[in-house]
Amino acid sequence: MKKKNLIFAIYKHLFDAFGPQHWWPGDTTEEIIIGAVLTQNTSWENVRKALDNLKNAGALNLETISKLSTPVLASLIRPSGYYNIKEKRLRAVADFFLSRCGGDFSRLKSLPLEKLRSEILEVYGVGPETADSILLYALDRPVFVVDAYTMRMGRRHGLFDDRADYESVRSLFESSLDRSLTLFNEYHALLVRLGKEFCRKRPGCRNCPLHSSRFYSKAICR
DNA sequence: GACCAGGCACATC
DNA sequence: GATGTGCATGGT
Repeated sequence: MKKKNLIFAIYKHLFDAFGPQHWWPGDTTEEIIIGAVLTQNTSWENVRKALDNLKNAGALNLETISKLSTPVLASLIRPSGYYNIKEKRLRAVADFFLSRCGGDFSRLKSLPLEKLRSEILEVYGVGPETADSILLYALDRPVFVVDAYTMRMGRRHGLFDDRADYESVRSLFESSLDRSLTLFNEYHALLVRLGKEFCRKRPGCRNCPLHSSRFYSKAICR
């Protein structure tokens, strides 16, 4: 099967198995941006705790985050791990959006996607995955988010080898699929769902669709 | 106690 | 340009 067809077949497979995921798990644009930083190399359960702390402190917004003192902000996000680093990153991201658009994200609408992407990538603490998560889920831009699950699944199914970098994988998925906001949204969310469903809290992970090349087995065709 | 989780910046070779 | 390392909590 050609890669392009395989990539769409995998999507269809996941969608049929799990249904729409309606991502991101967050209510506001700012909450999504904050969550995107906090979830770096961290389980969502821990991020949820940090988001709850911020919410209870009335700090689940960029303006307040920017004003909080370093020790207070760090202590609020402590459950999400790497709290000293993430305090700096979160502040940098908050300051960027506040200065760039004053918290009015509609002002960014006229910017070309790649221009906006490169600006966000320059912010301290924002790498490709965080930038693309923000673009796709917070700013409604059609970019494909590549994450650890995407890499694992893609390698196991021969879409690319284990040295493929972020940009080449993103390019592969984007060129193989219609550039659709909802498609990119669901695809990434479904891959995360797949990972959570089969790679965590489960012994014998090697049999899961992410780790097996037998994707079309009955593993997710229940 | 070891290992993992929706990365990233920085140092070193 | 590739590879290694620090960052840290909470669950399994």
